[in-house]
Amino acid sequence: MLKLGKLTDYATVLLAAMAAEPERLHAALELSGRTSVAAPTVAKLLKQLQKGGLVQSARGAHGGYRLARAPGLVTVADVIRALEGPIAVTDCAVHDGGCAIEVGCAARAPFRLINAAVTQALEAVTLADMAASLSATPRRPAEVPLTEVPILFHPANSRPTSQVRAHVRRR
Amino acid sequence: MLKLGKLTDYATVLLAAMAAEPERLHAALELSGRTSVAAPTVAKLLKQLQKGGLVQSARGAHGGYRLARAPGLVTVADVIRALEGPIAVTDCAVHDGGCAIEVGCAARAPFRLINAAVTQALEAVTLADMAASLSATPRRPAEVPLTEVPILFHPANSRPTSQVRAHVRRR
DNA sequence: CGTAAAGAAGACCAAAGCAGTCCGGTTTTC
DNA sequence: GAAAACCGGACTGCTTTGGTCTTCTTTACG
Repeated sequence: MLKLGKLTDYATVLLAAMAAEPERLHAALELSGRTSVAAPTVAKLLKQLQKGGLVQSARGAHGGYRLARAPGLVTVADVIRALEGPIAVTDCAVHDGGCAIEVGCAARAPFRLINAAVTQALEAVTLADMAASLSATPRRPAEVPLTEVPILFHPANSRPTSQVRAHVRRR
Repeated sequence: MLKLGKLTDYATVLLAAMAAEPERLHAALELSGRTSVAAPTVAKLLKQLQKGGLVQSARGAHGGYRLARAPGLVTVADVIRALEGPIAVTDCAVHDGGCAIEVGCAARAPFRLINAAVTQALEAVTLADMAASLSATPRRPAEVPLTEVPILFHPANSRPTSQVRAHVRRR
């Protein structure tokens, strides 16, 4: 499984929809209509995303939400962190202590490695990529042309978002 | 969080412990003692791992469990699959249909990409790596020397376990 | 200045998944 | 035949998650 929550999934869809028109204000209800996500859920999610600093809100009539940063600077990892907290494949991969085994645990170091790699993968995809894949020529899913994305893995550097980027090649 | 269950974590620890002596039979109770995982839980996990084909069992007195494959051929991804089913960051990343959005969903293709990358990372670490890191010179966690592991990302090839391997460099 | 359109905040609930335990049965060794 | 193991479940309590509802505040516009 290793699943992330549905809400996180929805949030990504919402943000991707917003990324198509980054400047405009998007009302929660309008986004609900465009994405088929239930209205109360959209409202809840956008509030959480605002708390997480990913979107800005404008209150009152003709209010709505807008991306706080350019689509290319918002990664999937950011979305997950805003909704589910820090990315941690296992508890011991992030915060020390609390584990009975801890010292001499064979799995600890490898899990940290894995956690870094997973984080890396999540930081490599931005809303801009999603917005682009939306307007691309529709194709059968199986041949969606995202291929051969070399990911440089560098656990020491935990925030390589801007330098190390996935190159999404489409033919 | 993107967390995997505690049981999966425990299972990895158990298997790593077994990987230290791959030939020997390990009784559930004995493994419990060595890993500080509660005995009934160990029993439950080993049963599931057997069903998943990761360990072989020998019944009767002096019975126990043994790795079904060489430690270098068992990856963390295998463990997760045995206990939690297929690796799927989101539902739509794996099985088609059932999603209201589906067609024209901006998040779908990128999530597949991410899912492949995550799988890749999980396939890159084997029990042998863990057993090695266990017997390595103990160091402060912060400077655990797992660094610079280039991961070749190739979604088309979903089972690159044996070719593409993480190079765990230690100084 | 009043009304309508929006977001803010949080309480609330139902359902599902997860962790953990326990039991009775079977197989093998000594 | 008794003890040491694994086998196959059932079962339960708990936490998390998804989703809805209500009430309040803010702003635009006629």
